[in-house]
Amino acid sequence: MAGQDYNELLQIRREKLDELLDKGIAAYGGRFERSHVAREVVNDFEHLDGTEVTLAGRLMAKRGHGKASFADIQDGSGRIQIYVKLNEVGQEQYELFKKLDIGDIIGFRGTVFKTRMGEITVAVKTLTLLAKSLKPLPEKWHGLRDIELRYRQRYLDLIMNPESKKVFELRSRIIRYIRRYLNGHGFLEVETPMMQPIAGGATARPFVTYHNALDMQLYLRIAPELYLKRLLVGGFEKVYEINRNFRNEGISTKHNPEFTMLELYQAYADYHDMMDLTENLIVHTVRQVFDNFEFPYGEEKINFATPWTRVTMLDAVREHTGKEFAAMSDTEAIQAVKDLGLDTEEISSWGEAVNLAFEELVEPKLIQPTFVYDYPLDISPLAKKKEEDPRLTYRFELFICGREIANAFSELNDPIDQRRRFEAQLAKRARGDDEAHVMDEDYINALEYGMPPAGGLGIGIDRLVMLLTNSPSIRDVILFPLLRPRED
RNA sequence: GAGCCUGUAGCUCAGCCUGGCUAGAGCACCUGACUUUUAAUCAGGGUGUCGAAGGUUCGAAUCCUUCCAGGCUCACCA
Repeated sequence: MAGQDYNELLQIRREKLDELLDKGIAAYGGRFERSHVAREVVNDFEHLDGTEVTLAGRLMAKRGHGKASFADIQDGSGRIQIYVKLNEVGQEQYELFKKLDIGDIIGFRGTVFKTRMGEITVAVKTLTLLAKSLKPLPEKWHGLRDIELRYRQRYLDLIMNPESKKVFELRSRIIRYIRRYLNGHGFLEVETPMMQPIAGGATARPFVTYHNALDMQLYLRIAPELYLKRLLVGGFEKVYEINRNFRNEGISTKHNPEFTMLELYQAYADYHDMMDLTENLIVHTVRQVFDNFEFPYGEEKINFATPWTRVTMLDAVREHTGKEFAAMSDTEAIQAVKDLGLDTEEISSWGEAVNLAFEELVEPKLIQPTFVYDYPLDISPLAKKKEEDPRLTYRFELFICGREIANAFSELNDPIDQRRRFEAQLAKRARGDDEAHVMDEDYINALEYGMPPAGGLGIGIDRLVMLLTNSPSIRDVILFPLLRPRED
């Protein structure tokens, strides 16, 4: 930027850049063909000892010794030491090397050897500057600690903190194995609209946007659910989507406005099948990615060994509160919740009462993977009603470490019942609940053509990755979490 | 949205309670020495709008107010 004031550190690097350009040395190179990456050289030392290799990477540390120098180079696979000697590379290249800054990206060719200190090293014959770095990197020993800078300048975090990079590599692998599992089980990956005229499929406040040419308001999706089920109507029998949802809610260590969900639907299946699938999918992924079943998470230790506990919500609530809600009326249930010391201001039905007792008094205690099933109808507008008890639905959630990881049900495929449920939601909306569902006539229309009975499942990918990588904040598993822009 | 905490050099941090000489350290950087070091070492050099703006005071990084950004907890949610 013209006219910008540089402090001395930045000024010196600009001057070095000018010097290079004056000498006709390219500061920003092009294609550079590598024969190996750092990790390969280290792992394959037995075979590579004495051979010539070509690598490239970022200069991370320099240890000059007059007419010879050591340096550490970091590439995508790890780090390796290089040894640059005046009478090996010649005056000109040695001068260039001495001028290099930590942070510069270089390519080099040289011979693999081991120093007398036992460090696997490349004795450089030629080196090429590939990208001049104009800003100093964070401190080599402590790295980048400032949590705000780590999120705002993730590139620096990734350069400096290998454990942070590791988390994102694991995230990628977790998602890869989930895809592999589902693809291997006959599921078809599809993409449904992110911009929707009606934001349905969940209870949440949406982001609003606007399409100029169509002159219409659109919403960023809060869930793909209703579109995926339209695909069941269309004849796809096993579909899934792994993609972003957007919810215009508060930000916290467990919430980012955009987050990644897996949703899948399987025709002719029910929620018991979804429990089996959830367990198999997660166990398979854990085994593939980690080859380990025990995971520390904060103070807790999660054990993924199967079979996981399966308990009905009413049993779980009875077990932890001593209250038997099954036989209660609306008013009795609300009173019971009040007796448990909870605030009943927001609730008005039996189902909400049971759910409140569950969320407040049971959920936090479900540390090991636990399926809780048969959710109240009042809070489950898209789930099929339970035949034996119409106050309940065929719905379950999976809890690990007191957090909801998965939500699933036997899908409601009765268009008449679905319309009634939407209307009940509309009534809630009229009472001021702006997160309640809105009517989706086209979805009803689709159901009227006939949707096969089906099981559906949603898994919060970010939260699963948090658990599996022992990350305390969702921002630790999202590369670029939303932050307020900084003015200065 | 509420409560508590944080913001000092490029980075990691002292200093703030209890106001007082020119604001410190380590890394990084600059100059010099050093041809197998590895948080290399040795000698020398401080590079700063103390988050911002007001206020109190003879004097503010330090005390007060407001604002900005972030963190944690709670609320909402997944």
